[in-house]
Amino acid sequence: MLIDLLHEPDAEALLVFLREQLRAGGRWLQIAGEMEVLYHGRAASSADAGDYLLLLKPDGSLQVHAPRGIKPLNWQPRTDELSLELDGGRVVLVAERASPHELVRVAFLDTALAAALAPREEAGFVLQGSEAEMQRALTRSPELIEPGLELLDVELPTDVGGIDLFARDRHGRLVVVELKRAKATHEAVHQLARYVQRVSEAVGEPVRGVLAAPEATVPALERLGALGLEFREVAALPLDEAVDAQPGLFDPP
Amino acid sequence: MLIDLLHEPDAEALLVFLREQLRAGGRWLQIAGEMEVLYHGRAASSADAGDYLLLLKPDGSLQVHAPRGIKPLNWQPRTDELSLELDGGRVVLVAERASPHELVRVAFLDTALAAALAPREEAGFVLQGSEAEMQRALTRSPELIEPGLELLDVELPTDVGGIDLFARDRHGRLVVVELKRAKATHEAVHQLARYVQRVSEAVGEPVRGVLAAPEATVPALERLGALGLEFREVAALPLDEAVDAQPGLFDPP
DNA sequence: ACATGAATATTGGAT
DNA sequence: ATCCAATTTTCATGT
Repeated sequence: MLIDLLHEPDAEALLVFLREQLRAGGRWLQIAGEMEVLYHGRAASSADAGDYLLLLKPDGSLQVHAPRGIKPLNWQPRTDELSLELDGGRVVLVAERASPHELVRVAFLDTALAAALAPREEAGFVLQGSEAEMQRALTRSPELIEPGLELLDVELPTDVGGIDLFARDRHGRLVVVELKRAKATHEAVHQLARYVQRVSEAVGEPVRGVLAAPEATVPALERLGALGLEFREVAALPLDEAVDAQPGLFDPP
Repeated sequence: MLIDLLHEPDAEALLVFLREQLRAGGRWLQIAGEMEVLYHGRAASSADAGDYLLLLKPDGSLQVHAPRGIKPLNWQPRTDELSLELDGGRVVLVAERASPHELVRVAFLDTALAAALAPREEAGFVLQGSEAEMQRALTRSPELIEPGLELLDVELPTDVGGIDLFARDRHGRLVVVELKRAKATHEAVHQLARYVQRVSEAVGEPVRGVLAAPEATVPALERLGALGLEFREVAALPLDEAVDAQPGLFDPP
């Protein structure tokens, strides 16, 4: 996996390394050291000379990491064109993207480490606890929202957005359900209120609105009540505790 | 800046390296090679054995990068507790966070590269083109929204959120302005509509609503019109072209 | 290409 | 601690 490794290269050695590895393709490039970074595109930024880590992946994504924080200081999700120059004895890398037109320019002042690796194809990855998974589970078992609930539609489009779950309750009333995988905020309440109003106008009868989430903020619950809407607690992941005998979201179908 | 560098270390060497560098503190650790990664917390995920890059920063942030993509495959913005074990000849790192309770577990199967670096303090960084900057510019020169506009308040709080700019027009009518630094969507329109309705209820007179953004989606403009609200084009960054003689957002005060 | 909404969103600010 | 809104959000998905 390790292809090349330079320890404190000078500008010339770094330039040769970058030229070779970029031409070869399929490389993960890591460069750590003192750099200056400029960005111009949707916004514009300038980073003074400091210690950064540049990571360039085979898909053309680029990120510059500062000493702190999970998010890169500068980044580019894709680059359409990469160029290298020598500017006054410094290696300068310019990564451009066509649409939107953006540019990240990295000037290497003092490089501690430059590594080229050739990673294999991406391996398998599974994620549990997404909103999509909640939606599938509740589609299979709508009675987990309330007994007698009969599902009519999933992701029902309206002109103010898609309704997560659309159903009829045991008394024959229509129910709009808005799902959130994490704590719901007042935005979710407003989203639900818009759907309920729109459906209610369309069918000419009162429609219930249910916010289904593991929890909600206090202001969200207040607003929900004021608007005559309802909250139903639904977990996104099974409990850490041993699974009990009650039927739940996460039982096999 | 470079403190230590291991080339294809075995499990024992990697364990010693990690113990030392974690104890020393203030280190940027990069480990590239074959790993298996588990995450459990707000969601849960499992990554099969594959080539990944682990980056651990002095602030306790951790990210595991896959061969593609700008976003890490797994991450943790902060870690409260880091532990190392040897499990069947493999080094295993467990990073835990207390609130919310989350855990990332990385098992190192075959390590290509392990590097420890000691970056200096973060250097200066400036970003232009944020919504906050637009707000400051328009606060200084509200006439850029329309002639005769008199600013009454900035970030005026309501029970449905903060109003970006609150003003009175040359005819004495109240105006609520919602700012977006990039293309505005129907969500921004709904946000504006909520503010306008709330203020209008509170003062008992009609209130204008203006969406100020560089552009807006077609559905957003349609909804805006249907709700009797207005659009005003405002750029977030100066033009690429030479600055002309007209007064603009980006002139010095 | 455009619009929409989720995300383990993260981050910073206000209360 | 909680809540809120911005973000160069990125990303997948549907039209």
